[in-house]
Amino acid sequence: MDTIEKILKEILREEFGADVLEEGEVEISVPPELSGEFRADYATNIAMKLSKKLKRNPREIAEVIREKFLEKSKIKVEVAGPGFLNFMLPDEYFIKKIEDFSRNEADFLENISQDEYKDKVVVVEFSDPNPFKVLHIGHLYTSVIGDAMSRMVEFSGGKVHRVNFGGDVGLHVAKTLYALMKNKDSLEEFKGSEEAEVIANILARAYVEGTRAYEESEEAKGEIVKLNKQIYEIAEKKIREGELAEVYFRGREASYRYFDEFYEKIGVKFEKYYPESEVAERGVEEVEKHTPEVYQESEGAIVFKGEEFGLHTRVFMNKEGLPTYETKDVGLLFTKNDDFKFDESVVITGNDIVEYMKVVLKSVEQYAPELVRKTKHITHGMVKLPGAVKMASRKGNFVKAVDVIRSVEERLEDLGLALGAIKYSFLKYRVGGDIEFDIDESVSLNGNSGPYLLYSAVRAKKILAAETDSSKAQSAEPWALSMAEVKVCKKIVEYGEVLGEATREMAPHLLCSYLFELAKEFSRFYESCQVRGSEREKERLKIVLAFQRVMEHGLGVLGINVPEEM
RNA sequence: GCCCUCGUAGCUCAGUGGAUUAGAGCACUUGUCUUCGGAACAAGGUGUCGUAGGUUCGAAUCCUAUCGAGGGUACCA
Repeated sequence: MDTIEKILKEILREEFGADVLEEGEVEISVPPELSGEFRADYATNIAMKLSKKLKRNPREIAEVIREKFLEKSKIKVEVAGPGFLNFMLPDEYFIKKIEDFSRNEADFLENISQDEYKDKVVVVEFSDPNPFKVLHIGHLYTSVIGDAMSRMVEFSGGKVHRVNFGGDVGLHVAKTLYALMKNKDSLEEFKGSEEAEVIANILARAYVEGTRAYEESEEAKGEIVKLNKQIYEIAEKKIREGELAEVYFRGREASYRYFDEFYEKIGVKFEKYYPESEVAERGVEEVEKHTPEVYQESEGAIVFKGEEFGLHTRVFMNKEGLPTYETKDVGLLFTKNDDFKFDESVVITGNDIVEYMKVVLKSVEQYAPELVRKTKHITHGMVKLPGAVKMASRKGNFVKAVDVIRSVEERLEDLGLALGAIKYSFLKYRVGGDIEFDIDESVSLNGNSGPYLLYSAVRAKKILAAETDSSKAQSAEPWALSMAEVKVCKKIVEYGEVLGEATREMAPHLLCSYLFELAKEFSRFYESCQVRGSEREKERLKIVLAFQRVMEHGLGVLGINVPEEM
């Protein structure tokens, strides 16, 4: 492909002058499958692009390029459709590539290496569950996406710090503790339990009750607001005396312990938790320092007026004098930078806060533009369940993350497989919009599913592990690739490019689509080409090995492990 | 009201300037198999790309309008 590009540029320069190149790069794409004799491996639309500029018929231009190209290279060229140039690479090209992929691990990695984030320090923040609230399916989703994105950055040379932000103080905590302390039975159970999951469930229930009380009763609302202030003080000054403090720290500790157990289970490792209480102060500092130039007092609160920037106004310090989430996000941004001196900060959250985040970042941009420039906010949608009503943790109709894992695990009778199935079914969608999670579909063993991909990799492993039939000597004739062989080789060889694009776009779904197509091509190859015991055993084993390496690597980047058996 | 995102096959989704026939998976029907693991492969067909205009050699893709869904819009995040 690089060769094609090089030769094309050369021809363009010679035939049409140096200036025609200015207008963008030469684009080379993989064309759709066309019927007919000619197998097109690559194509370019350059002739059409030039036609306007040169005021010549695109097919005519393509014809000129084709003739010159044939003089310079062994690659076959054809003009098609309105003026596309199709290229067909000789078999030797693929054979050599497969050789490179299958020789040894080091050569394989060399061939697929990426450098998008070479020597870059990247902080990736995601998952962000709140202590004292439920850890639901949405957290599972964002954890899976964030981990896959982190792995892509890592593979392309970045030093990644996975961090997690959560509200250990704030109104939601007050709501939870209010309800918990009102309910004697829950409180007893809470105090008597050691298991993190049990405590987490008690807290999740209390949050629902507390929220209801906050919305339904003015009296409760007043008490919760008061409680909120007390909790701030307890958290900030680390006060240990009194029942409230005791309950608070016990709940907080159990929440974080529960998170740790959960991440361990799904194979995601966070380097650091940033509890809100630990970044609030830094945020307050910045906000106060830049009031009134950036932030202004209004109705007893401190706000940032986003209207001048086409955004909306948000409150940073409420009239109780407490920092809101906005200020904590400001503090978090500065704290992350202090801690890691990052080149890029990626923040992954739900898309419901996209406008909110714009306001926060716009305010910071007024006094720390560099920090904002290095920050990238990636948003995803919600996880919908077929036929279910919309989830809201404050209403209590959520689906817990652990329950999702458990039910899939029950169906597949294996945790590793279950995680592979769940992760793949999340990652195959483009990140951004809402997604639908259908348990039946994710555990399905065929179609575009995790198990289908895993199966193809396991199958390849089995072929590789089988006994070599040494009685079959390698055929002496040159190896003319069959259609099935060419197709699977072509796919295998594409891997590096796809991985690069997925990384640049932070789009794991591109990798998923590719791996699915790859698995399909491999299955077809498997059906039509006997490996063990065939005359081409030696060569075909190389294809199998190259495939297996790519599949295992690709799934690895997605955070999915290939088992030995399934 | 204003701002943002999204409308593609019965369902779930890719495709976001290029290929005469807009692609996958699911579901449905029928084949292949004494297999290197059938958890497989092959064949079968559906679309006013929400609607209407516009730009372009060329539009699902860009622009405008419009309809519909979701989110945000001062002390939740």
